[in-house]
Amino acid sequence: MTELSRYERDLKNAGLRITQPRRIILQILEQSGDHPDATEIFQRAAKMDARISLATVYRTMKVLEETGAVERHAFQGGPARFEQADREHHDHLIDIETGAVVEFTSPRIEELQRTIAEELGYEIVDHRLELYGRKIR
Amino acid sequence: MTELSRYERDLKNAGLRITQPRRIILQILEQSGDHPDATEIFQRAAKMDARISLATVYRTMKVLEETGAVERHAFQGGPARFEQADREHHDHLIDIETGAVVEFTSPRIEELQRTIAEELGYEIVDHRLELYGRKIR
DNA sequence: ATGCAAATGCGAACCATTCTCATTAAGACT
DNA sequence: AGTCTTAATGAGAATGGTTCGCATTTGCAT
Ligand SMILES: [Mn+2]
Ligand SMILES: [Mn+2]
Ligand SMILES: [Zn+2]
Ligand SMILES: [Zn+2]
Repeated sequence: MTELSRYERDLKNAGLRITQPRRIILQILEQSGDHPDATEIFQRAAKMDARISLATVYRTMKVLEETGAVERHAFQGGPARFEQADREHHDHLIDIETGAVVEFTSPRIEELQRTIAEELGYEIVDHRLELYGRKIR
Repeated sequence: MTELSRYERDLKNAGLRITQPRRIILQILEQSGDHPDATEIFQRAAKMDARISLATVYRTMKVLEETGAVERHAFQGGPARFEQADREHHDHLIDIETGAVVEFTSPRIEELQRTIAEELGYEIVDHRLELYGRKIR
């Protein structure tokens, strides 16, 4: 009676162990609708199991990034922020006043990026598009 | 017989002093065609005046950023990189194999960004578009 | 149930950047 | 040219996010 989530299966397939910390962190990411940083994940995890360490959070985030379970963002200034990777690709607009993160998608921009890279003789492996803006009142 | 560069004039106008370190760092940026980080600027500066300190490089970069003389980039992972700000706006494609930085411009992407932000009720204050790619053989 | 490698917890180390503070030097005014 | 005021500097300590080292624990294949 092992209820493996999709990500737990991915861990297993990658030859990695499904440990208590990993299970918990994965669960937190599943529940989180925001883009928490390592410290925030650590705090949320502590509520479920007080002996998880910050180092493990960092290590786990790296592992999960490698297995494709999470995506890492490095917004202007602050620490790295994470989010589950099972959603449709999207980019971010950060409200410079409140820090709020708004998600958006633009097939046309994605397409243009590919075209530009191609013209320069490159294939895109990854990209980063962040808009920093202020609410129009 | 004071030959003030455009940026030295900007410093003066901002009520800031035109010091030896600032003069040198400005000169380095003028000559550099790449995107050096603080340490690299420090090393290049040391060749012209060995007593410039790394702390001053950092402080100067902040000041120059504020006066609009330089632009700061934070590419994936590494330290902040700088470049003179007197050029036309452009974005960057980073070769993930060599680290080479290729510049490009896309009026259409710039325009799309504005449109998207507007639809979300925001006005763009800044943005960041970085493509990470691999050379097509 | 046992054994072994992988993962963890803890603190130390790391690295880029910022800060503190005593000293130096712009540059305004004589 | 000399003096004065205060911004800027140099040196090193401090910081903050992240990674490492190592003894201990734990997952899991047998
Ligand atoms: Mn997101
Ligand atoms: Mn550039
Ligand atoms: Zn995108
Ligand atoms: Zn742009």
